[in-house]
Amino acid sequence: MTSTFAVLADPSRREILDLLREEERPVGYLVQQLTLAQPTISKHLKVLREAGLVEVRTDAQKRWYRVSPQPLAEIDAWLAPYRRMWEKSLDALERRLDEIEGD
Amino acid sequence: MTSTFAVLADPSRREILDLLREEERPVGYLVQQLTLAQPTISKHLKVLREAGLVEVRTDAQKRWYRVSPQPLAEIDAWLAPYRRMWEKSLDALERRLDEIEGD
DNA sequence: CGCGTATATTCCGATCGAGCTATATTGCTG
DNA sequence: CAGCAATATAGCTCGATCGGAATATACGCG
Repeated sequence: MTSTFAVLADPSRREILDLLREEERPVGYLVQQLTLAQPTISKHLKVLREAGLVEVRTDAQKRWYRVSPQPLAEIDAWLAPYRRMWEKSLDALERRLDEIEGD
Repeated sequence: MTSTFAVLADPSRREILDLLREEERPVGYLVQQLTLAQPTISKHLKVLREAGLVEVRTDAQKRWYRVSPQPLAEIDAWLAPYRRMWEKSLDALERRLDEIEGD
């Protein structure tokens, strides 16, 4: 799990994940969207693969990548015990809004 | 937000946050619990401070640190659009369990 | 004010990681 | 099989960062 945070620490990798969020995409699509050289993107994809954050499907020369969300779920679980710290204030905010609406 | 992930990428810093989760603590307490040298811990605390993940209260020579959760809430928000990806399968698991219970 | 305690800052050495260019691999097509 | 397309790997450089040792700062007390 240590490594999941490290992998997500890089903005290019988060951008790749965002580009894969809706549907699977071939590498060439990512090369188009990002301003990084193709080998750089392939390296990021390798890191994401080894972290279990993406999976690949081979189709002739193309490799279709898609998000594999389990490590994200682990991050979510790590956050869980902290969540009440900000939900408390969110709840307060909601109550305030409810009050205003109730007027 | 980019930096929040980078800050959390370090296991020592996550451990510090975990130690502060329940209640505020002075630096000496962290030095006791962790196996890092005091200056190293002070340096991590500086990084956490500058990322807005902790706040300090001065009390004579002691500095009491506590978690400041807002950056964690931003991480949580970044995760949000991915959340359905694993909640879907969790839901499926729950339905399976409900079926079994229903027998 | 001098000393002890508590914490921060500075200055290393070593390692890691992101990006690039050049090259290798794999698969299709004529 | 030659050649092109799509992607991966290798080798390199530069800058960032972790950790520690030494030192500085801040505060209270006698």
